[in-house]
Amino acid sequence: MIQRLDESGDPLAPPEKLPDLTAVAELERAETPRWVLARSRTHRRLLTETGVEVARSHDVELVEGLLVAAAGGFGQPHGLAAAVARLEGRTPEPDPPVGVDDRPTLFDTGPVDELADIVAVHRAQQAVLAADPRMRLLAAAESAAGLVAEEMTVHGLPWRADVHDELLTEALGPRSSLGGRPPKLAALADEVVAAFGGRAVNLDSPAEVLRAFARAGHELGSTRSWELKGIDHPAVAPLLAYKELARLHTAHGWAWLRTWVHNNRFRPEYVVGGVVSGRWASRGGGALQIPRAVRAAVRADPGWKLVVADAAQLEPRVLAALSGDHALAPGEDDLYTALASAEFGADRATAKLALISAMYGQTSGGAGQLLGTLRRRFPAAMGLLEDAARAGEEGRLVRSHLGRTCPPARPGHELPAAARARGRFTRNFVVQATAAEWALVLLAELRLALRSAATGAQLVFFQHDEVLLHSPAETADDVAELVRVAALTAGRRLFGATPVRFPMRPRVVDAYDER
DNA sequence: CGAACAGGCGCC
DNA sequence: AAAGGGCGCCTGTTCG
Repeated sequence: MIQRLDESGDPLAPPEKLPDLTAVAELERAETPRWVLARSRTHRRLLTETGVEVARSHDVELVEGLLVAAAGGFGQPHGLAAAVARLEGRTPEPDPPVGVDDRPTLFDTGPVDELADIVAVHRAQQAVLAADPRMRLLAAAESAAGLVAEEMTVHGLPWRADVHDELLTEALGPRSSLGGRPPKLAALADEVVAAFGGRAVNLDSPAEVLRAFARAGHELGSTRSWELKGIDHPAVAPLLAYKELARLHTAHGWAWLRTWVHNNRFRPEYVVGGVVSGRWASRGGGALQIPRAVRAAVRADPGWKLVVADAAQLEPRVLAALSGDHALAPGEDDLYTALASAEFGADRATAKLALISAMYGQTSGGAGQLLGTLRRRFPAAMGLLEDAARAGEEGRLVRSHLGRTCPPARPGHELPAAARARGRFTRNFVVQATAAEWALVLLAELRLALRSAATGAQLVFFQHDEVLLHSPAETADDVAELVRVAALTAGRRLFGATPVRFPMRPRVVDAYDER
């Protein structure tokens, strides 16, 4: 069922029954409307069955989540049923678990009353958005992201199983057909045991490793690698090597490959707005933690290229634009180098650490000493962070530039340790959440630019401030240019005429690990 | 017995 | 050298 609505969401005609998905695709071609969907998951079916990617949408459930949080109700139910309940003055039931109700609610012969629910909730949402242009932009970007996420799952990230397998064999030794420990892992474990005098130790049990070091005269607080590096014992070197390889084996080894890669594509699901700050989360295969060690397996198909682009120093640039402290981000060049060379009295690495620490809320340690310098040179930027931290400590809410709202304080937040923790959280929130919405706008802009330029390229991966596209080789340079333009456009869409730049320098490569 | 938690580490 | 923001996933361990 579909129904035509005007800009404010009022029906222009009675509901219509469409014969099939082809009719939806036809409407999209002829009129390119903004489709109001209960949830973007609906888009996946249209895409897989007709190949049509709708240009614009409004995701009722994602927008409900934004509006509920803005009213101080972060985390409260925001599914369609909950939104209807709220509209009717009833207390919302908890949302159905993710994945339980994946039934398409549009483009389908769904019940008429669900269509009526979508129309009613959308109309109420439009009434709120009409008074808040920034939130309207956020709603549009979040909805576009919902489409992108579904499309990325359908497209899949090109993943060469043979390359991955070679890489694992190189690192771990030949795969045992019996499922036993790979040879190099076994050898390293033997070395560690020998270094402990031959007594058996399960290296995967931190408690056992701790006891083994204690017997050898080293009292450790944990078995974290940085702590191990600080002591002098022959077991340390093979143990660190073991940990690194064991991590590769368990997290991205042959079992991972068999589970998550099919027909040379990795297809995780992405959860738009799945993180408090508006970053995406993912389900299946740890898509947002692909270690550098296996990125060589991400390779373009023959005749295709990867276009890889990440935003350079996004968060400090966002802070500069948010606060109007433009001296913090003077141009497109490396921001930390500029900071280090300008009378800061520190090298690039220290300058970077100091700035990042300021955004994360660290006040002690080596970086803390530069905090005074930062405050003097960038009073507006540091003031914005400190205001956000104070708001958190006092139990107030903070918002991103476009209006994404942090969760309310929990009971007990006024206890000193909890208040400081919440201050660090809200201090970071304003920057991280605004950076996340810049990335959403980038995705939305880029997606539409790719369509109108008819490049044949597909968005196949997105990770906080980085995009990866799979493009026919002959249009890859054009795609790279579209990325550059979309990055600058996203900055303007968020911040208007700010002098702060948000540069992306895409690289056209065959494999993800190429610089 | 499975669920829940803790330790550890990968990514931004 | 090693502390601060946000995640997901694997293993070992403990709880109910």
